[in-house]
Amino acid sequence: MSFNCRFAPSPTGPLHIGGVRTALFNWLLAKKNKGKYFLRIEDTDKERSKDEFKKQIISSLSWLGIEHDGEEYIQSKNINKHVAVAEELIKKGFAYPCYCTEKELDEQKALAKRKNLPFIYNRKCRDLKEKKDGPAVIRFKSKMSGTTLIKDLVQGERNISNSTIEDFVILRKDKSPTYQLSATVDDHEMEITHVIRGDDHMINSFKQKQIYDAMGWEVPNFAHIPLIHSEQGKKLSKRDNASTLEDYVKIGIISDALRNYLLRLGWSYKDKEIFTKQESIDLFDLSGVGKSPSKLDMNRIYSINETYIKTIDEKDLFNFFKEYVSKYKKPIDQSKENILLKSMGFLKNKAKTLEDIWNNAQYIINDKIEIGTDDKKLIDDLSKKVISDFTSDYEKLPSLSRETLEPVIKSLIDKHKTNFKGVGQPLRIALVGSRFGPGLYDVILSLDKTEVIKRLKQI
RNA sequence: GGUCCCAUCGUCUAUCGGUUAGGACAGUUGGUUUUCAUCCAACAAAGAGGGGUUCGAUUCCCCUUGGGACCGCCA
Repeated sequence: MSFNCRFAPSPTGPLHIGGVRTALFNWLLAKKNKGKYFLRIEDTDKERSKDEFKKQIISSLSWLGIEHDGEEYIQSKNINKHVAVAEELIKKGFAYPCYCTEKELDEQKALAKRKNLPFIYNRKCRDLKEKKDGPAVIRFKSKMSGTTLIKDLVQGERNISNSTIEDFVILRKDKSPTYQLSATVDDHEMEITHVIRGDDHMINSFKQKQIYDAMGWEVPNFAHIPLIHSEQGKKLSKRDNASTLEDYVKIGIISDALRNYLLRLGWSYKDKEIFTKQESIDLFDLSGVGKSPSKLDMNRIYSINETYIKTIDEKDLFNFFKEYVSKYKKPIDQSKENILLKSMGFLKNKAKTLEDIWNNAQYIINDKIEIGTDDKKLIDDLSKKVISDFTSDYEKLPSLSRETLEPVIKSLIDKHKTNFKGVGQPLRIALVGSRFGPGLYDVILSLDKTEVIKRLKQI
């Protein structure tokens, strides 16, 4: 059996986090089964589709490591084919022109709403004998009796009574195809074998199945994955503040972590939590996908991100960091690259996100440190004495290492009859600008000797 | 309102009729530590309710309740 999967977003906005997961599942299923994963841009809504969104979607997916096979497929380029299929459906008696005006339909909808009745197009034009003049949409002649069954790979057997499916529009008044038609024709043309999409598409599958049947085409496998809900328990919408991929990237989530999080949201494999990309391909299966919607959990995202930050290669981490700050903060000065790279090992220890690393690294990135008012208050006369004592000892040290530094600090603790905090805190404030920050030895050893002395003498 | 769907700790989930219902995140407590954090240990935390089926139900069926999706000449 071949596996041709696709992700088919419409370029009408930035990539949605639910869409990212749909793409991921499609990609995973294809890779797992040595099949193909295609990207199809559904740009048949001329008003709302934007080229910038198309580019953004492609680059977002690629950022996540989801690369599609072949060129991306642009739906609008295949419109002629869609229209031809519509005409064929008319010829076969499966579709008909409908002359009802939008105003008429709106009135019917309003009436239905007022009476609390379900609205379904009344099929007024379904059996017109004569062709009329004037603008018309083309509607699909939906079955009026019987039931349609879909054996969904995630949801199981789903049954619906055909009478509840209305005669949906397949060609607009301006003769442009609608989603139901275009998606079906393209899935057929692309020889898609597995359609994985959000559960909100379930009803569309029933409609589209009728088109496949009418055309005598083979119906693909469907898998409707449960939706991702906001923390309020509703379908994630653009209004939610963590809804787009960008929302996660900009707070410093790295791609592997997000991929891992999304994979485990609605899917599981035993008790395993962390999956490398390759493991996710090897282990993924539609049977592991749950049926109920899942809520987004920022704590879990941070936690997984932290795990990745702490375990990936430091050079890779540095490259992610560099990419992140140049996009969302401030590009790293060439002269600082080396020291930052060398310092990743301890900067990452206190970080859940790339943004945390950025904050931890401020004392390296900025040549001038600013001491907060609260911290300034902690610098008393004893502190100043400690700092100047340390400075003179430090200047005399023949070599710098944790081993040579430690005795210096210890002797200062003894001399001033204090504890580590009494010595460490003022030094950290002098060097970092805050009583919080990386370990003291790490800080001292990461900076140039002249820089350390400069900062100490400024107090 | 109609149609369809879902239901295990706060959250993500394991269990595929027999378990002290497991793990992870978050939470609480204690310990290590060089601030902060890490790290370690412990604790707390769930089968919505009611009927069946069965020797036995979280697991299978039905009802109730709760939640969700869809109901565009958007996709």
